Amino acid sequence: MKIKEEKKTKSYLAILEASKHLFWKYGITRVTVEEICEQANVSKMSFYRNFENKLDVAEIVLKQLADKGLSDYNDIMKLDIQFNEKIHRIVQMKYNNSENLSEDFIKDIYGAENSKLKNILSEARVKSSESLHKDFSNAQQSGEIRQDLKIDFVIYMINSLNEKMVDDRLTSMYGNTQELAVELTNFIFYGIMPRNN
Amino acid sequence: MKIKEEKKTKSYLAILEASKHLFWKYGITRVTVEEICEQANVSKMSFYRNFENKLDVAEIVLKQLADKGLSDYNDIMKLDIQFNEKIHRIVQMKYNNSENLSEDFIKDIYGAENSKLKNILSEARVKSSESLHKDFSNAQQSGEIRQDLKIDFVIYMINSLNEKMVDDRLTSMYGNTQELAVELTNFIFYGIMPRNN
DNA sequence: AAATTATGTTACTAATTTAGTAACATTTAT
DNA sequence: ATAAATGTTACTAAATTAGTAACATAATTT
Repeated sequence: MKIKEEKKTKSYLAILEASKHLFWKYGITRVTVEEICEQANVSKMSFYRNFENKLDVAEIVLKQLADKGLSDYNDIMKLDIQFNEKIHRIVQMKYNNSENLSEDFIKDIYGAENSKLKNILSEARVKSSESLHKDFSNAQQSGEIRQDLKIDFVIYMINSLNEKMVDDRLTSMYGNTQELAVELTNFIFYGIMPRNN
Repeated sequence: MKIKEEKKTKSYLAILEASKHLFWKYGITRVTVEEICEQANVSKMSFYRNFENKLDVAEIVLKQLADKGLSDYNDIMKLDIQFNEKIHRIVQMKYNNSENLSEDFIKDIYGAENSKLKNILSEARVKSSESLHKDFSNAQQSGEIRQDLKIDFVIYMINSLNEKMVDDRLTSMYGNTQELAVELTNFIFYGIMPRNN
């Protein structure tokens, strides 16, 4: 055997892929280990040889999704396009792309007593905040957003967007999550634009 | 107490409404009775006073959805518009309207050992077939579809559409159910149109 | 080809969840 | 005030799911 090489076996990857889809669609609690195995075409033993339990998988899946989300975000911000166009693309990416976090998934994470999942999510939020801070500072300097705006406030508002997405007081006001997402984004977006636009 | 009046109490209706939404989203097996009660803001006892069990509710919900589907269909066919326009509206109604049957719901019905659910669905199919037969005969007489077409064959094809929707051999070929729906419809639709169109 | 590694099968027990009910309390409508 | 509808609590039974051991087979590596 080699040194301590990454042992990403076929089963390992198949389980992650199947879990991602199932978690995305149904959240964590609704999905059973046997169901994941079935979907991944893998025996239950293979599951427990690769992972401790369902939460273990959920952590890894969540981590990967969070990383991908951040990476997608950075890719968009790197583009040489208008700031508002970037924002729109980011929103589109966040809520139309099934590679990201679904409502049920997020609800399960916030509802879980397990704190690891929450930590992964908040870490992702912190990293996301850093990028946001940088990008919004630049946008402010080039006059793309209001000069008298406190960046930290904007970041707080944007970061709380996800939490608002599962706030029943808000969701009950809209037919579906996407409507609410658009509404929230429009609020932040047009609320922070310079008046002369 | 009056004679044998319909006793559609608040709880009764709330449970049906909550069940419809949950079944639509997750299918039958994934949803628990307690979850339905929670969503309906009703105690578990109220559930069991109004219904025998989850399957009992599923039957009623399915019946209502099937009836509504047929009624919607008839409403469209009654309109004074072109035949192909009708077909398009029907497809749009079937797959864009969340009041109808979801993929997971149908899968659970077909997968269940309980035959009542299957019967409700096939009864709905029979009724639907009758309407279809009438409507397609008329369309054929007025030259809107090919003259040499055997109506029963068309009906068989259209009725098998729902089953095709859950055929893994087909679904795996498309990104989502709706894409497949469009493809199938286009096939039936343009396959039966007169050449001179 | 032999050895090693990954995976599958079966069959089982423990743990957890869910279903369903009884008895009594409270609310709502008539 | 009375009856009907609903809620609360607390419980047992039933069903599902989690997790493991022991052995079998398939696939890779050396």
